Amino acid sequence: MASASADLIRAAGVKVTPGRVRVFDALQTAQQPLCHGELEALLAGDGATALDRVTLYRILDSLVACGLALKAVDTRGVFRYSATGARRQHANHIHFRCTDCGGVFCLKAEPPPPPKLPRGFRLGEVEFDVRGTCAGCARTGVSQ
Amino acid sequence: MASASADLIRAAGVKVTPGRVRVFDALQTAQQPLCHGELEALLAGDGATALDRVTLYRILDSLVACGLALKAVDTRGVFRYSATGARRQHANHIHFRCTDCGGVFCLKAEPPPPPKLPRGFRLGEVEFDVRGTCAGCARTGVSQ
DNA sequence: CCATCAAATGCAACATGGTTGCATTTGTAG
DNA sequence: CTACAAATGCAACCATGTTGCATTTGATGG
Repeated sequence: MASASADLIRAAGVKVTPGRVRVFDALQTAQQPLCHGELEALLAGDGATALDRVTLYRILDSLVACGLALKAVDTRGVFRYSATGARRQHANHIHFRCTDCGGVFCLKAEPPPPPKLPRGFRLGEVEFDVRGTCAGCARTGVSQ
Repeated sequence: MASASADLIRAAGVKVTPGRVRVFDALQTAQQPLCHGELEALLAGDGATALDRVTLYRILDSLVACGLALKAVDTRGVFRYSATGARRQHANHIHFRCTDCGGVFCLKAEPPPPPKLPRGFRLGEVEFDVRGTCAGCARTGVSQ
C-alpha cells in the first residue's frame, strides 16, 4: 500500500523516497512548524536509520519547492517548516496577536488586496498582522 | 557640541562611546532596518577606524537593551536593527520584505483600514507585510 | 588635574544553522 | 532490465552570532 503521503509526493512531481515520506509525514503530524533540529531529533527516534543533516535540508527545500511545505523564520531567526495542508486554513485571513498574552486569534475579515509595487519588485506573500490587546487581557490587565 | 545622539545615549543611561554614537547615528540616518553586515560596511566607509565585529554586536545589543534600538529578524533569518525614533515614521505604511536579500523597503501605498475587531479587543499597531523579491534581487538572481 | 573602577573594546576561539562540491546510490520511465 | 536523472551521504565550507579574557576608556569623586 502506497501511503497517502507517497501519493501526494508523487502528485507533486518529485520522486518518492523514504526520506521524503518520513519528513512529510512528520510535518503533517506535527501540531506546529518544526525546525531542522527538531525534525532531525524526531526522525532519529523513529527506528529507521537517521537521515543525513544535509539530506534533511535538501528534502525540506524540495518539499517547499514543490509546494508541499512552507518555510518561515521564527523569532530566533531559525527556519521552520510546515506541511502546506496543515496551514491552508490560515492562508487567507487576518491574524490578531495579543501583545499582552502572546495569543494569536484569527479574524474573520478578508485581507486587503496587495498594493502596487515599485518597478521590478515581484510579489510573494502578503500578511496582514494586527497587534493589540485581546478581550481577555483588556478586561483583566489595566495595561497602560 | 555634544551631538544629539550623544545626549540621547547618555539619557538612556549608558556610557557615551565613539562606537555607540556612530552606530546610533547610522541607525537614525538609515531609511530601513540594517543588519550587522550592512552596518559594518557602512561604518568601515566613514573614515573612522572600523569597529570590531564583536563590538558592533555588543553595541547593538546595548542599544536594544536601553531602548534606543529595535531588533527584528528579516525573512532570511538575520537580525535587523533600527533606531526606535526612526520607527515612529514607519508606523503607517506598508513594508516590503525581500525574501532573497532580507532587505526591507517602504512602499508609498497607504495601509488598508484596520479591520473590525471582535468585542473587547483593543487595537494596537497594524502591520501590513508584503513579501517577495526586490528589484535588485529579481534582476541579478535568476530565482524562478 | 588625577586616580579609580565599572563598563566598553579587541581579539581569538567557538557555536549554530545552513550551503556547496562531488562521488555513489536509487527511483522510475522506457 | 537498463539507463539516466534525481536523491543521498560525506566532508568541507560559509555566515551569523556568542563567550572568555586581557586591555583600554568614559565617568565619577577627590
